[in-house]
Amino acid sequence: MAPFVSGMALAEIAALMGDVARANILSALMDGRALTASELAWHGGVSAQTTSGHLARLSEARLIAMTKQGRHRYYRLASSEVAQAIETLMAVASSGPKRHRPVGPKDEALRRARTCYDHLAGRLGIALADALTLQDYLVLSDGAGALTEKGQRFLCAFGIELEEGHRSKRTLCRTCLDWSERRPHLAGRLGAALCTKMFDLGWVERVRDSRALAITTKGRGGLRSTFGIEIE
Amino acid sequence: MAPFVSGMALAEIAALMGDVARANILSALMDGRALTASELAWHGGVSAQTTSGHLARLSEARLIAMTKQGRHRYYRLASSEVAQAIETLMAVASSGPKRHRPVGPKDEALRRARTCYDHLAGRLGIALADALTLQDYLVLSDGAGALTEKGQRFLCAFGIELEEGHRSKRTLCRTCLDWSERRPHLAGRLGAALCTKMFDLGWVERVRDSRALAITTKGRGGLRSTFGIEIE
DNA sequence: ATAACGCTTCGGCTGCGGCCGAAGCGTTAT
DNA sequence: ATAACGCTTCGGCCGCAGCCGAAGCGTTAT
Repeated sequence: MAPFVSGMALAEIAALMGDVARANILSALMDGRALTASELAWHGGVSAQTTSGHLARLSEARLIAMTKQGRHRYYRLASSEVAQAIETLMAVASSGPKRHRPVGPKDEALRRARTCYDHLAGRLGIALADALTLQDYLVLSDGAGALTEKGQRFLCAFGIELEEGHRSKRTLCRTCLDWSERRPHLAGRLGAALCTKMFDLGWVERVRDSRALAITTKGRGGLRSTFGIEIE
Repeated sequence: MAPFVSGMALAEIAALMGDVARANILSALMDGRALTASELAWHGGVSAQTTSGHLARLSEARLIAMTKQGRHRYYRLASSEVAQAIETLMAVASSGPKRHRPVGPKDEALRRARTCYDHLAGRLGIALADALTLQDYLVLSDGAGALTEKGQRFLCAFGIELEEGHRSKRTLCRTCLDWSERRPHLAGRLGAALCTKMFDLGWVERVRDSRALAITTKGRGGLRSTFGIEIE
């Protein structure tokens, strides 16, 4: 008899991601925010009823989680593990044969800057990782990164607190393969903190109905003076 | 209009993995070997014709690669990236709600020791990583590992050559999340070398029609004396 | 109270995709 | 040469799963 055991489990999860509507829903949730069912219906490109069914199935499989709030229901990815699985799949997908890849303006915006779960990705994410490495603030080796003394002082001066969550088991800094740039960007607590800071400083803003980020004028200046980064 | 762009690509790849027959085929290929179409048909649990169709689709998407040899056609995973994507998905799958998980004897064998693409996984893989770490041969941090001086000498004495492939861009040592143990085991060049050595020494043997490995009597002794490992 | 809204459940339609039998092609054995 | 073998292609069947309209339930607005 064939070893159906692990194949079945793999197929179940993959099949859930293998439907265009559901894939679009998951893709929309990849920015780490929680979205309402109606918003997800829009992203999925299907009716509310259909979406409801999809969301139920994704919830049951623990790929997403739900919170009720008033008459809304907010859905989010269940864990960073799920996010990582999706990102890894996207990396494989984008490395595949060049299909009809229309590369519209939306796609270009995503490639410039976007959120990846809770951290920054796209050219911006890559540039940040490069800048920190180049200045000897960070040493990247394989899948992980370690802050130097110099880097810790720099980040502290920049207003990023990393010690608070020290008891947290979450990795300080790991890399995450960027599907558009095909190179690793920064994830982990450091990646999340950088992302949050950029928002707080008003350097980046979310683009409506997209995971893409817009770099503000203030952000353009700040990125140049603080990190020596020039996007575009 | 909804951003179908990246969702489509994700769905295409995931859908390929989302069929039970194909998932079983990919799962069988996860041990890193190249298998013939007929062998894969057996693993997939479907007829040769059906399998042929599946293999064609997987090849076209560059998830697997093929080599002709006589009247056989050998299929293998196209890259370690694909293997990693599958392993990550399996991790998510096995962390999901406890479905009807029969956990047969075959499953138990897989959990004890198996190959994961080109390195060792299961309790054996975990034990090896733990042993090397405990002896200060290896320092694991986040997703990567670095050999200590002591570790290099030890491995050298054990007969593992790591310098030869130095020009190779492949990571020396990274971790790979073990879906059955839910903890990282060793991958990268080091993981592959350890695995190869175990085979060469006759410490482990492949189990027919499975990714599972059997630990030989000689292996049991060697693992105890060399690494202080006791499996089971 | 009544209406609007957000979401889900139910029922029925439809099409895609997985499946196999039959047949064809190239390679290897005898 | 002939047969056996490994694999693929073609054609047709069939079931599942995705889709929407209609209806129901709970919450919020007026």
